[in-house]
Amino acid sequence: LVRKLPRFAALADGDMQALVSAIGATESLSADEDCLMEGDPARGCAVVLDGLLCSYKILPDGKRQILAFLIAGDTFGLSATILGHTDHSVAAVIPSRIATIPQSKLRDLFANCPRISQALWQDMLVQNAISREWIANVGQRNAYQRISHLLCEMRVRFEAAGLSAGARFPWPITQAGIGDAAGLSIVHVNRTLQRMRADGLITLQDGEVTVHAQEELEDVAGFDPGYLYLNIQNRKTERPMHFAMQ
Amino acid sequence: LVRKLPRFAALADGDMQALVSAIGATESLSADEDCLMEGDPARGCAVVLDGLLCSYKILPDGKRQILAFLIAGDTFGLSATILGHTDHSVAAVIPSRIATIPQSKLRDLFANCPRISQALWQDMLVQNAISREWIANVGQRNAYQRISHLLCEMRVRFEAAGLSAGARFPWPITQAGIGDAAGLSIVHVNRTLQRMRADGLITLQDGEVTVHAQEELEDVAGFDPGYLYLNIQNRKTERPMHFAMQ
DNA sequence: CGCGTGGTTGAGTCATCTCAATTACTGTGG
DNA sequence: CCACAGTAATTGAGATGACTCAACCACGCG
Repeated sequence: LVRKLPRFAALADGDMQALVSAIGATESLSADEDCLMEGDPARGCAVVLDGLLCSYKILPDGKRQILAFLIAGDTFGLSATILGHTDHSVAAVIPSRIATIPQSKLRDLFANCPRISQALWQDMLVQNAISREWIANVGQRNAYQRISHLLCEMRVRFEAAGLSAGARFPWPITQAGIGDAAGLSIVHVNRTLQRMRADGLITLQDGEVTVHAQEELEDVAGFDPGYLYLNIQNRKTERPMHFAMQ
Repeated sequence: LVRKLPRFAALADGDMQALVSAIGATESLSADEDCLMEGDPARGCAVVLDGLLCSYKILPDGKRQILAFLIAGDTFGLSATILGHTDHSVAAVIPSRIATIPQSKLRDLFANCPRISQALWQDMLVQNAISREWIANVGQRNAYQRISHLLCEMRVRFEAAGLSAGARFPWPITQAGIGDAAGLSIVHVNRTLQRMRADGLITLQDGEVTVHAQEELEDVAGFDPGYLYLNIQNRKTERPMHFAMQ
């Protein structure tokens, strides 16, 4: 289980040991449980072991914007640790497990394990690239395209995480959740999904997505997976950049 | 001029020397000139000396989404350097000057100048926090609130950069630019700005914004400057975190 | 003088939202 | 075993925010 954490770097044995010893506790979260709240002081970071989390913001008028979905292998909390406090919350969408790394151990990791720190940084950078794509998604695309794009992204990410089976992947999210992620009302999400189903693009039931026409879906979404930087593992193995945050 | 680059860290003399020697060239950009294009390979990073730049994405259908505005002291290109290629473009909004740091020098900086590398990282982290806020902005707020929020953010950032004069600050952006940043059409931006003017909130002329009712503006925008992490300079000076990306 | 850019206006259309009600399902207590 | 409550999905209908198209105006510049 712990082996999937660092998707990016090829770790040496010593690194693995350090990583294992750095993990403070594995926490089990129930659905809808918050594990990090906006305004919290820095408290180390965490890695998702399994399940599905999301980061989000609540606006003063009560509206909620989901900022990202976190699946197995994703990390969070690093930014908050460095900047001093968190500007967003993180919650479990379904029962999930995370491995926490307390701040003190994090320092040790950064000091002694360049490959691990590198993996943490890169994971964060990729998440930032995803954030940028989301700005474009909610800013420029219509409902149909937004949801399509979201589905494309999740499909590719689940596939990269080895969690998809053919054209199907698990995405136990409610329509309200899709709305909060895409900046749409529940009703409109519902009607748009129906249209996508009628168009033979996808079906979504029991928390599982089935993509019937991947190419067409990516086409209407204007999806280009470049921003997910899936090729990093490879490049990384070939040429272990020394420069990194050390 | 070069002194304003690292807004975060208090630099030692040695650091300053290293920084100066690391700077490859200062480039002058004319309005609308691109200095980084989506898909470009890694090429080091740069610091804005003066002027105004923006990062953006062009969608397949030709629409443009502005992802961020970059003012004096902001950096860009670090993420691309580490991830291998860029997922967005950067262009000058008005004639501007930037100082570039080639990739090789960047490595030296990371290896030898922890405070400088720390400043670079933090600048990037704050920009990512801004990205998250923008997702919420375009996702959940209406036109009036979006533009208000954008104005609040730019006001605070210009003020923090020492570039504002009282209630006025320079923001030489076209209404089309505001539209591309807020995910709105030009016409709607125009009408919304007129309404804001009529409501006595702001005026915008000759590339200068005047805020007539700051409190009310921040109120309608639901603006909370926490995500800009303006307090970092101070905290930094008090307690120079050792753990950092070293 | 004429052109190009940026700002402004009018009018009609469409996407999306809100309100409100219905259905299906699941877990719980009696 | 059934009634009930709560959540999620669905549907209808009306309202409106935002868009598009198409002008027109003002200004600066060659």
